[in-house]
Amino acid sequence: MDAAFAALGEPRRREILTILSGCELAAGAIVEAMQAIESISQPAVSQHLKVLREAGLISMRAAGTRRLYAVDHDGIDAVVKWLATIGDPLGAFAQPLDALATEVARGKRQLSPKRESRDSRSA
Amino acid sequence: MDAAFAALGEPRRREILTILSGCELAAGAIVEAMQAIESISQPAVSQHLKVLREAGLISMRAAGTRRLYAVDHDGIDAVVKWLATIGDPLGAFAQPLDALATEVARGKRQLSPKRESRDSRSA
DNA sequence: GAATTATATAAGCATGAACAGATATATTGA
DNA sequence: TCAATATATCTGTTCATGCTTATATAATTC
Repeated sequence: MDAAFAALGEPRRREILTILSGCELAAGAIVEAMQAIESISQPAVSQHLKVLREAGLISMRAAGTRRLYAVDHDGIDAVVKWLATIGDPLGAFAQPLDALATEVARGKRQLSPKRESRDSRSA
Repeated sequence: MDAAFAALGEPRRREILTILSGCELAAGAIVEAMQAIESISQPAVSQHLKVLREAGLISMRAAGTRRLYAVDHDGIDAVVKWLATIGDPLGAFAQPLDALATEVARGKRQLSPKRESRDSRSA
């Protein structure tokens, strides 16, 4: 999860995801699509692809000398679900998802109850 | 949007979001909650709060000498929606958040042209 | 097996960002 | 006004990461 969010923090990696959204493309095609927009080298794109893959946000399969990349929906879903818990801590639409529950528990353990002063208090 | 994803890329900022999820807390309470988990200074937390706020992920209001922070749901929703377009480029669900999350949770993948051969030339 | 194409990795550099400590600002109360 | 509390900002340092150039690996074709 850490890796996924870190990967998404980079504008060019999100660019790659937009390019890949809905289609499977070879690394070279991704490089071309990127270079049509901005100046970037082939190695730079290759490195970004590696980061995205290790983060579980895209998948890769070999086809001849090409490497075909596609969005990994499970990875995207995991990120969306984490965000859902932030927006909806009570789990109005939380699923029995172990990894998710773990994350929440990790951050939630003991928020000092504390007398929050005597002014406005809200849930 | 850039700012939001960049902000989420930092583990400690996500930590802050988990702490804030569901409750409004003063900066000092957030510092205490953070320090209960890991070693971090007050200025560091303050800086993270600034980044999160400028990214539209949290909101702030003054109450006496305190600054009360809370999750900004609009900001979170915007990120979720961007991710939804990646997972679903055809826009099958450009609906409200809860409907969206339900869809995602239900698991709605598919989409694989699978046209391999030796030359999947796309742009 | 040599040449060619497609992609990944290595090395080195440069920018950015997160951090701690010190200090400034602001609000409250005596 | 002064002191105390709560929080933000400034400064310098350190560490991570994205980039380019050069090179290596792997599959394909001749």
